[in-house]
Amino acid sequence: MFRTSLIPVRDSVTILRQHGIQPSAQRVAVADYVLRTVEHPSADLVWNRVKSRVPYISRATVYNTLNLFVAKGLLRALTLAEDSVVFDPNVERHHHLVDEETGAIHDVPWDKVQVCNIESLKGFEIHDYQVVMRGVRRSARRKA
Amino acid sequence: MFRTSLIPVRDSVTILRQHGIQPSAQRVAVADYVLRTVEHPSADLVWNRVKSRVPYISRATVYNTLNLFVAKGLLRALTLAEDSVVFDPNVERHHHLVDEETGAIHDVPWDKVQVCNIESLKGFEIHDYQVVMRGVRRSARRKA
DNA sequence: CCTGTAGTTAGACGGCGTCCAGAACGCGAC
DNA sequence: GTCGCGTTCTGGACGCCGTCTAACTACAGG
Repeated sequence: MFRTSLIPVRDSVTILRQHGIQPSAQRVAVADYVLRTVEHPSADLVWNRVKSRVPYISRATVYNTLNLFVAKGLLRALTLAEDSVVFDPNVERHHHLVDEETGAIHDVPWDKVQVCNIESLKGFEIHDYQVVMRGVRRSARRKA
Repeated sequence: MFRTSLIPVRDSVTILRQHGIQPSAQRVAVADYVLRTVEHPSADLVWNRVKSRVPYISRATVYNTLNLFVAKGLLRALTLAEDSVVFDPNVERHHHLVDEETGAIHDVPWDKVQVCNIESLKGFEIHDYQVVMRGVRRSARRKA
């Protein structure tokens, strides 16, 4: 499910160190999952995924760790769906597409879409922006 | 009590009727506020604003009413800020700018920003999209 | 070893939104 | 008018999400 331990523990440790994070067992376990997923998981989903490998990890630790990763620039926290914050290991600029049927979030590469005139906004200094799209898979039409 | 009764009750009643909503006193009270605000209020803020004029209105009614208005197309529900859903009486296409200092949300007219190539997305049918910007007021720089 | 600091833990807590069962209301029929 | 019924409203309970707290643990440095 998420990798039976063949590959990446060492990598996660290195990544954490590079970002000035002490690599405890719990943090490595969270990193091993969340830095490699494309699920855009909520915090509780991260907890469940990680628990399947490290059953003794506590919910508070997962929340702490995720917030730490966000603060250190390893993750981005997104507030797109109606229910909860989700995490995205892709920290490059990109857009998002929300599947209205499943709620799944997909990354859209930055250069797939162009935005013009954005600098021209009256009294504001824009630090960040993205296009948020909502739609459904083509030919995956099912009952509403 | 609410409204020294000079202006818009009639308007809200008419709008509700036009959208197939029975105009009860509570619904009119909510409409009088929420259809005219630019605050992008959360549900609880709506409750507080309306309570100041109709003290006996209950929280559940405000939530029900807001959801009804969204279902009937009078409002849009936005999930932009990290804390809660907010409501926007502007149901035309437009973009949003979030003030990172205050959390305030501003509407940005649709034609202020252009988005290109959006139709070209692989297997998806895009129903809706918008640009979400984050920034601060120019020359309103204060301590981070 | 000993000690201190950083990390982890379980549970309590608070806020947001929904659900429920009952009460109140509004409106048409008589 | 008043009766009856469907709609709306109410307040409280509930559940989920995220944070906080206080105690416990692990680990590095001396």
